[in-house]
Amino acid sequence: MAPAPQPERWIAHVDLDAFFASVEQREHPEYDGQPVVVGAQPGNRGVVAAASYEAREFGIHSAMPIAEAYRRCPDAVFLRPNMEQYKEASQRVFSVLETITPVVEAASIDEAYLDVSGLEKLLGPPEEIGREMRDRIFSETQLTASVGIGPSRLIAKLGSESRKPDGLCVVRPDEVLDFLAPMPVSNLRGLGRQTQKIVDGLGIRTVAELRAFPEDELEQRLGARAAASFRRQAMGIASDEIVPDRQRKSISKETTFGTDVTDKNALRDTLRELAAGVAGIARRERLSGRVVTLKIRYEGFETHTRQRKLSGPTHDERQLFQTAWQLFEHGDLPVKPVRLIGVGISDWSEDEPDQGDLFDQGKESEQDQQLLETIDNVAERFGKGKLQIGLSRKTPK
DNA sequence: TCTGGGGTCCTTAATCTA
DNA sequence: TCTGTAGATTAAGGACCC
Repeated sequence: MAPAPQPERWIAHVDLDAFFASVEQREHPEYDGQPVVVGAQPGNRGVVAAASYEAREFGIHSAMPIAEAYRRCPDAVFLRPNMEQYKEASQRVFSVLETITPVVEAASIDEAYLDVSGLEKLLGPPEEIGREMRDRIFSETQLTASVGIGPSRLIAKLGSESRKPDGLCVVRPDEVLDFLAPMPVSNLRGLGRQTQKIVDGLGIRTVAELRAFPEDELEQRLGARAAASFRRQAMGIASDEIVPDRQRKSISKETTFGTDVTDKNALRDTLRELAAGVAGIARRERLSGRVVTLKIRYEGFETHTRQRKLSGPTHDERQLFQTAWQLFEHGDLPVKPVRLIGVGISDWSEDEPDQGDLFDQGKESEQDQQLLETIDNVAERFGKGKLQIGLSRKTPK
């Protein structure tokens, strides 16, 4: 018997145009029509987080070193990111999208996937659904978005990318192969700089060329898994699953110093602040993790991570800090100037946290602070975490 | 040109355990 | 009891994405 016909799937990808820069232009009409670059301040270390379309005309794009952006357009408006404002704008856009369908998956602060299958009866063909989304977003937030609609996440995403900015693209199932064929292979998900070098070497430039390339040789060069993934994508086979309320898997904070740091006290203080930030988010989101990760970057971008699995879950900043500091001290890391330091927590648990709830969640008391210093000093001398846990447990709330 | 910050996922190697 | 081994877990690093 022939399989039952599957109902047509329609996935939409919504991408806000030059999001951070657009929010800044909306909030500051004086920047309208001007090149706006959000990111690090010129003269400091850092990169471009977002560039307005006016700035892009100078060849400025996200991830470009800020020094290079400044060279290309010294007259641009250079702004530090105002994440609170962007989060607020993002929430408003997501609220608008949820009036269209509840099946909305946030892919990032400025991107969402929606399952719009079955909305035709309500809103009309996909073109109408896309137009409705863009109109509602603009009238509610004065921000423009590009929308792609197709039978899978990949096609929807490539659709929105192909019509940026302020555009709409609908790709029907029978158009997928032709739509993909002329695209550069770098458009496929998971194909970045390193893989690009390999496929360049194989003479593969477009999706059509990848499709025609011998399967076994591709597998040999890229590994079975990656080769299979790229081949599937090239054939238009991709996920159409939308997962609303996707849970995050880790929380981390890191910072790059203005100049590389050798002073241990400075590193300790920074790590303590970062741990407090991570723990604060974890507590707010009611998450407790068992794996603590320390990240260190030295000059020359040499990066190392060290992890430790705790005996029980925590969201306590002291345990987080102490574990990370022990990893720094006893993790067999190079001793040289540090460019970046970071800390993270992951591997959530349903269990009660090991000790965090025994402490007040606000500021530490004078006594607590002294006790902690003692714990730190002892831990530093003896290098193990056992004592710290014993003492922490006895600390009254 | 000289590379932020916050994530996810994959690969590989070492170690643990049944 | 010893040994070999397969599979799970842990840890580190890298690629990639926005």
